[in-house]
Amino acid sequence: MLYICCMELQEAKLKYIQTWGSLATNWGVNKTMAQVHALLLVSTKPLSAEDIMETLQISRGNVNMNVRALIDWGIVQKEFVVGERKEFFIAIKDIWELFKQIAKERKKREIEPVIKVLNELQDIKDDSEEGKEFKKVLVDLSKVTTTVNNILEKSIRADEHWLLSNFTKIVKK
Amino acid sequence: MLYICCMELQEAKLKYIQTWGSLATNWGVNKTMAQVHALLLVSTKPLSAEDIMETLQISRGNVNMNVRALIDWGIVQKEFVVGERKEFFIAIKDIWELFKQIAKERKKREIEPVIKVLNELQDIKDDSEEGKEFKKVLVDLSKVTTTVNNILEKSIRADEHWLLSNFTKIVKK
DNA sequence: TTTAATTTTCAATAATTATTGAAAGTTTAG
DNA sequence: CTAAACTTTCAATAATTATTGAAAATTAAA
Repeated sequence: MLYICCMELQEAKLKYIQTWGSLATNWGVNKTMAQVHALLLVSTKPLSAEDIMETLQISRGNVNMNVRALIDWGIVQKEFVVGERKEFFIAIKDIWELFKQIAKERKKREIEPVIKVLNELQDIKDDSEEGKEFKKVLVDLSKVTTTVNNILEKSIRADEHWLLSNFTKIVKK
Repeated sequence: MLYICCMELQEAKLKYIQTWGSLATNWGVNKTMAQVHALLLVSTKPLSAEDIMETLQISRGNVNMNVRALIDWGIVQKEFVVGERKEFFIAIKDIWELFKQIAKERKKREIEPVIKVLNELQDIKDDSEEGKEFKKVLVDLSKVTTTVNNILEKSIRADEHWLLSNFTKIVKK
């Protein structure tokens, strides 16, 4: 359960959780998963499955599934609280770390497999005009996809300073 | 209908259409919409609604809905073929242009509204410890989100050369 | 051990999202 | 005009995805 000291703050947190949930659906992420994550992110203390159930009004099974998916993504961890038997959870609070972790996982799960297929398809033997055009599309797609992949790769290895200064510099020029 | 000259090429095109469709579902895009787009992208000539229906085995209404969504995104255009009454469609073939167009739309539709909410929420008046921590999370989220937004903004204005050389240079260093 | 607390699983169900297809609406050729 | 060709709409339906909740499995205190 969220410990709240002032109505405005409570409302702000709930609004944030909602906003994050709807952003998620646009990007192929389960809404509840995003909300659980947002809740853990704004919580000042570790939360148990019951806390999450209560605050988001969802079932135990749903909490369990989504928390484990978040752990699997490497952006939530189990935490043990002294004198308590049940498990508690916390989210990575360092947003840059969070960004990197998400970039890393999506790169691995979604971008790399596509690059692999695009490369495989380039191997077809077809010298017709149509074949050449198709290959050109594939090569172009590979270029952009690989570049995006490289940017993510670099981001994952970089520190926050690099993102905020180096990228910003480029962006402004 | 796809005009095919060789089995391997046909298969390659179909495999590409499938791959693109499944990538799409991971990123919150309707699978059929991605497939229609992929089909237009690899086609050497403009396709009619019927061509698309036939190749992807989907209904007229579905084709109409998805083609119009693609036009709305600015990545597909109507094309008139001499001597033909019906409409034909073509996809932007310049992949860099395509990337920019998609970045532009997602930025406008999804990222900017989130930045707006994050900024609004920062205005809450709460000097408690919890309030401060929440604001810190918001500020950090805003920073990363804004930076991503700026990168997209710059990408949208940049030319292909900038993406492939400038970004690559940074990525390698 | 035993038993109570807690977590996990998963078939059933609900909610959401996508698709169909036929009717209504438009456009253009004659 | 009129009719045929074509496009759009949208209620009904299908397909997909998310959620529940109770039973099974696991864990740890007594």
